[in-house]
Amino acid sequence: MSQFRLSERERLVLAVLIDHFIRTAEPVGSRTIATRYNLGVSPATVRNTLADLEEQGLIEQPHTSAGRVPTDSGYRLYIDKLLTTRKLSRADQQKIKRELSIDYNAIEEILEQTSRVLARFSSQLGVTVSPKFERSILKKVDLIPVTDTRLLLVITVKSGMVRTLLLEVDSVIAPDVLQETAAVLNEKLGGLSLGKIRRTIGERLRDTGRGNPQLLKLFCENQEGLLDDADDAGLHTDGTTNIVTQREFQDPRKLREFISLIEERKSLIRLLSKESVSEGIQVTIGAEAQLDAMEGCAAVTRSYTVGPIRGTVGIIGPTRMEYARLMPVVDYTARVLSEILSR
Amino acid sequence: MSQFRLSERERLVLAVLIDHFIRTAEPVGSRTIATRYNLGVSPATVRNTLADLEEQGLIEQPHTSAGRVPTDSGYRLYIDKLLTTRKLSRADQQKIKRELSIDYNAIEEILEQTSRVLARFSSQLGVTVSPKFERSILKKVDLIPVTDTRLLLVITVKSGMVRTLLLEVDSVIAPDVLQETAAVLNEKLGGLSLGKIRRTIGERLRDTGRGNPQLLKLFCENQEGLLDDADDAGLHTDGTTNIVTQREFQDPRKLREFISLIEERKSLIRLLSKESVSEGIQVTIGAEAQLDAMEGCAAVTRSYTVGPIRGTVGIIGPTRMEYARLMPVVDYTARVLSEILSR
DNA sequence: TCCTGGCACTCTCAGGGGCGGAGTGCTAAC
DNA sequence: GTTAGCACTCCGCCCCTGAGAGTGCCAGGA
Repeated sequence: MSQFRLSERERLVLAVLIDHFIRTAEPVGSRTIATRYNLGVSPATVRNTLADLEEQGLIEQPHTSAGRVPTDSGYRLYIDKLLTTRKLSRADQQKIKRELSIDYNAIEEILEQTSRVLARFSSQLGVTVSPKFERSILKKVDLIPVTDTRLLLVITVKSGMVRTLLLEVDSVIAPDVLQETAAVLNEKLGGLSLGKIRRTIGERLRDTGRGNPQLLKLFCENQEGLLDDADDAGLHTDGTTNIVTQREFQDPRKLREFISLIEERKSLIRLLSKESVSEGIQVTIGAEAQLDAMEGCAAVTRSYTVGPIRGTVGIIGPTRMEYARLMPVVDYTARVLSEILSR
Repeated sequence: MSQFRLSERERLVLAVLIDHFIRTAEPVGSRTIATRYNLGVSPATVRNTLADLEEQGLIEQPHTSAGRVPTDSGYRLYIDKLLTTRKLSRADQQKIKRELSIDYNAIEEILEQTSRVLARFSSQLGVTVSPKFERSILKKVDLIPVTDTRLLLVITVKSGMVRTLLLEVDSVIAPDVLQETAAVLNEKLGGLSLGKIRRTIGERLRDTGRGNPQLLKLFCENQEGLLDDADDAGLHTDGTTNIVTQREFQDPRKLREFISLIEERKSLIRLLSKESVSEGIQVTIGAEAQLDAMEGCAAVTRSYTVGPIRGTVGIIGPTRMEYARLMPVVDYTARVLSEILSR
């Protein structure tokens, strides 16, 4: 990753440049760096350093006779090596904790609130993704008649979370058959992870000899919808308004592209879920996301856990964002969320 | 409402002006009206007519020496009296029907898809609001244990729709007590409308003598959350990207305001639900919505029904939208939706 | 009385030229 | 290795101008 060999001065200049650029959004010139941050050297010296940094692809000029601006690699290096994050103040910690602790019933409501908090604290887009059920263990299923030909399937998993689904059947099913079918399902599938069930349901429900065959078949056929994490379910975003006003999104094409990313949900979920593989806080910069719409944008994410399963929270905004302040915010929020969800 | 006494020519000129403005988004001049739509009179005559219309507040000039632009009252009159809607072509009808008929399980998925279809067909914002449960009749409630201290409440109503809610209790409740409590609830509340239940639940559950008192109390206390239509649940929007690119939203302040309206949900739901009171297609123009964010915007809405209860579908965009084409689209979509949901 | 052609007037918008400011790269001296 | 100085480049802003669009009004004609 970091094949860069930078002198002490180069590191310092780069750090100062990015700090200043994050604050002002203006290309930064040698004079500014030299005088305002008293490095003890003259602008001319800084100019030489800047030329070196540019040669390494860490910064660039929007045009001759403008100052320099960080490139994606520049940000990458900055975040990996140069940045010192500011600790979150006690006051902010308490504020976040308090806002997340309002008593909600469903997990989705908590996540909704979490994305709101993230958006508010960061002035960026706040995002949360529900935990992936894939690895959670099936505790039991219930089948509840709704109308003659419609019934509600309730899937309960170990960590105490629930997913419900309406099923449509062709003919009336007697209550005792329904119960027996549920019993069969529980017997055959209980204790397995949803992922495993999804992959092996065909064999497992073959030749059960009991229960309603049509219903069991329906269950097999719809396994994806039933057990997979729904495509667009579970993504919560808040703070789109914060994005609209950012300088970086003045260009309507760019803005449109970004809003489209939010609205489409699918690729955004993929982007965020990918991150949840690893521990700790993650920053994805521009092209690293392999999404056109993320060009010029960065995502700061962290996974949270509910028992054995995990989801993701984070923020998305222009690459020019206050990492030093925001990384701790996301980090702390994810921790608090895990804590709340596991009680 | 329509206190206007317009001559035949005034009506004609206004209609032509609005038609043309909707297509071009440019202020319309007397010359354009007179020649391009061969009215058989000279531009000078049209100018006199325009002056009259302006005096009545139906049109206005952005600045001297620009053409005229319709005002909100102008649009109002146009929609109420002058507009002849184009019938929806068979092809479009089939297209809409086909896209809505994809087999979904939950009603929310159908509504999601509906807003997508509306957005696509209109190139505006497509919106749907779930049916208000207020007037629907409670069929039964089920209580399903999830963990020791958590249970799932399933509310089934007459039309075959379901609402679920997680409840948190302090202590373990035995299965038979749970069943008895559910029985009490069904006995006392079954057959009543959710609205009635919400208003009278206190008395109805007093001194039951059976069931778990804690649970019954919890039920009473949370009646709003349980039975009321959740504040932000049930609103689906699609096509925000369509909005971003519209001329009318070039101004970032305006755009921000509008996006904020979408994201906040609350006032948008209120706006849309208000419409569902009356039958048929509704157009709400600008200030009529009594929302700042709706300034310069219009909503075309229509209610759909699921048995006795109703929700709303529609589109929102700048006042300058193709009413003649879009009103039939919304109208037809609502009809098809009612049809689908009532089978 | 209504319609029309003509005309002076107003306002916007796009384009061009000029100028100041910011920042650079290079060179020569320390 | 560092610095001061200098020539150079490019952007953004302002001002001006001319073209174009559209109006209001007036006087003449059906």
